[in-house]
Amino acid sequence: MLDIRFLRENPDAVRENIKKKFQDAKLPMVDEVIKLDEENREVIQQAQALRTERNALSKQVGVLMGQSKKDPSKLQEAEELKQKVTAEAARLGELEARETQLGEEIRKLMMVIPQIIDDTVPIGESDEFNVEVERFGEPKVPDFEIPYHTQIMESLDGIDMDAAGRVSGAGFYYLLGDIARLHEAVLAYGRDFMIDKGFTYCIPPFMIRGNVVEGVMSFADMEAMMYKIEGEDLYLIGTSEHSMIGRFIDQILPEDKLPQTLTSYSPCFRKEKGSHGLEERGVYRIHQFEKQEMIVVCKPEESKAWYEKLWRYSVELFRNFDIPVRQLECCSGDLADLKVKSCDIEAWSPRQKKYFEVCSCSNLGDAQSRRLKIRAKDENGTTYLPHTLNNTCVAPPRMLIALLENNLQADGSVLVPKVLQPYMGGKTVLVPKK
RNA sequence: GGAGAGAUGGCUGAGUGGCCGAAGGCGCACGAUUGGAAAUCGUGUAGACGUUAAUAGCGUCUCGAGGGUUCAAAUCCCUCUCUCUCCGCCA
Repeated sequence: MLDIRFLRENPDAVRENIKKKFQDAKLPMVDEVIKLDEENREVIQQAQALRTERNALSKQVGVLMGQSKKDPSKLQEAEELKQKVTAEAARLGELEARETQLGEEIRKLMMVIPQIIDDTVPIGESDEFNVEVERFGEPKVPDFEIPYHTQIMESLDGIDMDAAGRVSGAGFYYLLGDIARLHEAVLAYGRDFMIDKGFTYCIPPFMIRGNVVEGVMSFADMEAMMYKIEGEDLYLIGTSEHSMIGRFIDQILPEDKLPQTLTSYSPCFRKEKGSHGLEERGVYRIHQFEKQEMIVVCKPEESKAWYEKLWRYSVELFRNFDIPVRQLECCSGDLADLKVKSCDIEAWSPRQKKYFEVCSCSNLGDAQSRRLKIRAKDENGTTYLPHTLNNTCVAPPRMLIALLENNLQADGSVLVPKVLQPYMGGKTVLVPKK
């Protein structure tokens, strides 16, 4: 969400940005907003003038009413003034109705006009134009065949997709035994990794109100992702980012409380509307998974530096598991409307012989702050909108795919990365039962 | 789930229809006093929006949120949210 003043003063920049994102259909919205905004301010001014008059007259009525106790003739005067105000009331009512209507229309448009993207974002229409920036670790392909991840899990008696299908439908899983333990180990390691980086561990609410949802994501995303609780104004979170950024709704943070650096655990619930494909079976894309997240709320001038730090944390974490990764920068057309800049950290899949997404790091600029009215106050008492960022620390079901594939040995056993062994009761290897 | 109480500025706390954007106190800032400090005294201390060159003026809105009554609402009415207390239930 943009500052309407920015749009008013820089309509060309907003149009240029829309073009960069290949959303030309939204171009007319800029002029629409400008037109509505002009009328709105006109209406506001007229209404204010009427209110000024009404307030003045009302004050006089008050004075006259007071005096009328001593001098009954004042009562007559007061009555006359009352009628004068009543005469103007209809006009004010009309203006107020129009003001409300215009405000809603403007807001609706502003909610879908995309955030101004960073200069450094590569221009491209779809995810095909995302850009590989850097690789970390040597992507290796072993000389034996690597089975599909669910098969590896099954060989370790670690998963029951059939029962999950019967109980909850497609997109759910039962994890069992060492795999379930490995899942928790990864989360626990991710948590401690972030705590060591100075982040504060947090367990947030897993359901949030509609207004918070609207504050943290675009309508399009909301529709495609969020589960609503029947009969309540509550949604299951799609990521703890939602609760975590929502935590600061309507708050004015003293500047010395910035940056806020938090690492949160939560289950994540997603509809995954319209997502398909062979490579998305198993535990790759599911309705419910667990995630350790990192979020930052910081001064605007610091958000670029934080963005760089955050994605590098993900790289470091995956390298500690000895999983090869790469940074893939999100191009303009693939960037969600609220985001200024975003990249994925992708893990190497020796089975597919390609990289796949395991982390997503985003700088939202002031978009979420503006929607949620999150503000910071500097020493001079001036308030401003801080920037918000988020990044996946680790989302175990999906990262387990990378972990199992990259640590699988020819005999079907799976090596437990050293850093995870303390969380696995000292186990160094997982051995197939049969 | 049942019963009750409450929500006012950074905090505390007055205010039950008009001169209330809000007394008093605390805190904070600045000044005076002091060799310096404490104490004391004085002054000032919310946010959003519009207008504007302006953080100057002026105006509008905001006393949990939304709606209503009224010439006029912190104050009266309705709905909702949250907090606290008691009872019940419960991981």
